[in-house]
Amino acid sequence: MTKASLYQQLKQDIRQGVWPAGVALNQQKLSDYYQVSRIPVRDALQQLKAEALLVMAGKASLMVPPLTAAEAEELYQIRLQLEPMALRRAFPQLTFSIIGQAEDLLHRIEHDQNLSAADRGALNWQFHLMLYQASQSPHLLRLLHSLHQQVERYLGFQEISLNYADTSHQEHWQLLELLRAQQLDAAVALLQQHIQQAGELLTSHLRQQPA
Amino acid sequence: MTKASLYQQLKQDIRQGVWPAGVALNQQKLSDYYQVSRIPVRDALQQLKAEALLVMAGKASLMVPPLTAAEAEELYQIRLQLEPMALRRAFPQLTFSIIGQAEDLLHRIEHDQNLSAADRGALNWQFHLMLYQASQSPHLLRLLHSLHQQVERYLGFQEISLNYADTSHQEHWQLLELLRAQQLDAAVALLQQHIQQAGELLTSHLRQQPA
DNA sequence: AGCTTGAAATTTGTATACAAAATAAATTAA
DNA sequence: TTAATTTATTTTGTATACAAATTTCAAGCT
Repeated sequence: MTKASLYQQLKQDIRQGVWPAGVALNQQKLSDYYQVSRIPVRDALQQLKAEALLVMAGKASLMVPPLTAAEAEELYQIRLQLEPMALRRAFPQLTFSIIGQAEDLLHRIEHDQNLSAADRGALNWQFHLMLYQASQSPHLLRLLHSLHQQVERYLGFQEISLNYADTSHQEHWQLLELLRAQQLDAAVALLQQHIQQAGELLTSHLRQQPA
Repeated sequence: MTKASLYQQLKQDIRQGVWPAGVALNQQKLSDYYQVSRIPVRDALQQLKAEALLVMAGKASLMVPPLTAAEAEELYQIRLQLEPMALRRAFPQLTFSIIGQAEDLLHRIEHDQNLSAADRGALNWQFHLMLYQASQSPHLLRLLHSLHQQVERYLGFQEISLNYADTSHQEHWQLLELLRAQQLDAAVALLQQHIQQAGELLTSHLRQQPA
């Protein structure tokens, strides 16, 4: 378990609920669990805290933040502002090669039989990133990546959005169509709708059946 | 030099150019300089890295990121999206008490004689935060705080925007007027103009005379 | 009972020492 | 001379040990 991989592993385990939300994490227990000393554990915790994937629990310890519908709504609202911005900034630099690569990702999602819900979610996000990366906007990409990681935890293995997956997937194809046809405004409008739907689905679900 | 204060001190010293941009930081030298062992230094570095106030320099070491006009422009564009959002979300919760406190800050900026440029900058940001905090949106506030910290470093002790200070200050008073009069859309429009002007001032300055 | 107060125990924070990796330097070959 | 490869040196990464702080829990008080 090397440094970078401890951070990755811990992040994944947070997503997957190995460390329950709202309960203070114990550095010693984490050390034992991951078979390393407390020093690399502390490094990883510090980083995760700065990314808001962990929050303070009392004066000194950290915990996985409890999920609230209000925060989920907030995170989606922020994405709703920033992702269209990323698409607009990317547009002038979008090449057929990039659109082609995005297309490949959609094909993989369709045809690859043995994909877990988590895998599908990861590919979906890769699709979005593929387009946004053309924006050449490192800070914006960093923020979007961070925001995505946070909302990911709300999806709880994507059971929630499975129904929505088909609609969502259709919209991805449409998005590429519009971009190929140089219809930026229409593409942005579609993207906004796309994000808003996902956000509403999640928040309404959370309000019915909290965390 | 306790843990939290080391982080604060290091951050301030980065702003003030104690550690030159583009040069790899040395943990040992930082330890010597701040009179602590490398462990708390590492903790602080890790946090600053996650906040993008430090970036990788090679495979293992960190550095203060060089400033580019393109990145400054990007950061202001992001603020241009998120700050109006914060103001809109804050608006329904804005009380006369809050607006009064914001007013007090403006008075302090006007009347307090012995304020450094840095102090004035800090009070300016406090003014904005005072309004945004009513939004009760922790994630949005966290992002805005982080973004502000990043652009702060571009201002190089605010010499740049000294000319602009008067106009900016006027606009702050106008903003409060509009909010008191429940003119949200007009207030948002003014805020956007406010941010855009500051952004253009900075980026044009950086393009003339890089970093 | 409920609320303080004050030890005891746990947990986090830091220093030192050593291992691993990365960078710099030097040697050799083309 | 330049490029590549090896060796030396520096620098970062991690473990262990100890200090400081926080949390827990129990006793005493109102």
